[in-house]
Amino acid sequence: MQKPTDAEVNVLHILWAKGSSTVREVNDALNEQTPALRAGRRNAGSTGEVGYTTTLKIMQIMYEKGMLSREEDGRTHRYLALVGEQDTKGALLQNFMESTFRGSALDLVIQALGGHDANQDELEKIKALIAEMEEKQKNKL
Amino acid sequence: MQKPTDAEVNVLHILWAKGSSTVREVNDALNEQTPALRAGRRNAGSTGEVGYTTTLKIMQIMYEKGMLSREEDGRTHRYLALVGEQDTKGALLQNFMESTFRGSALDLVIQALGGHDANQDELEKIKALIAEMEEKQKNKL
DNA sequence: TCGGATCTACGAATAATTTCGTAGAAAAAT
DNA sequence: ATTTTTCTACGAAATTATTCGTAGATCCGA
Repeated sequence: MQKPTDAEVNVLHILWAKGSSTVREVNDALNEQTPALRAGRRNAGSTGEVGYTTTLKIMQIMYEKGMLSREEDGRTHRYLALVGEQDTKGALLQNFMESTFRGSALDLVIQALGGHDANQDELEKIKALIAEMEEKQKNKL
Repeated sequence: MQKPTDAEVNVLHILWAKGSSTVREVNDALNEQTPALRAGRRNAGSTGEVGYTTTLKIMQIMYEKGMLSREEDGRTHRYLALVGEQDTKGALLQNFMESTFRGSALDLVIQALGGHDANQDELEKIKALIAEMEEKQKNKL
């Protein structure tokens, strides 16, 4: 799996959430997001908005890479993510875990839970997940 | 906190593990690592090793940024990480979680545990962590 | 002492990614 | 019918990160 860049991940999130979309729709969605999510961009001095042709270009590149499909819809194109949400996030996580936590999922989880004051609801869900995994382990033996 | 780049994180890992080190020591350590950890580098056509002056340059930049301190030791310099391991990993994680999981620690943990076939030992440790967090919650009420 | 090895410093080459300007076609609005 | 808006396509500028070459100083061994 070809690892998407930051700008590409932003586009993918939109497409995963909204399904098939035009460049205009994706660009609008990007600009509706909180500025925090748009941060890290390289046009320090500007309106703070992502330009339309910027989004267009990113999506064209993604299309060329085979990350998106597209179909003509009148004069415009509708794009669709060809890479799965789980797969992609998993690959990105793997990559991040490797470089930042030297591959230790445990360290990462500890950091993720520890640094952030999880609420009870979250903890319950994680407990359920662990129970499920233990079940799976047992069945495997 | 200023977010370290990939190359910088690699250097930090060495310094966190070995403490105060010279450029030579860091460079050697980088080249002893499995190629996988060195991956993502941009010199496709080369020996596969990180050049000495490359490491030097990175560390000089980190020093200028205030990420490392250094002291003269004869003709060479000994560098020391000024940024903490937990803090830095936490910040990187925060950043990654935001961009890839839209801020959901739960989703991230699920993906981390789910995608990787945790062993019983790991699960136990996580369970202990969760118990600990619940304890903390209770005491807070 | 001479020559090679090793260090720092520095600047520029190389790369990867993102942003933007411009052009031309088609559609919509006036 | 003319103007304005909205598309795509494309290429190049800008930005950031990484790699490398070279120069000058110092050390160390033969």
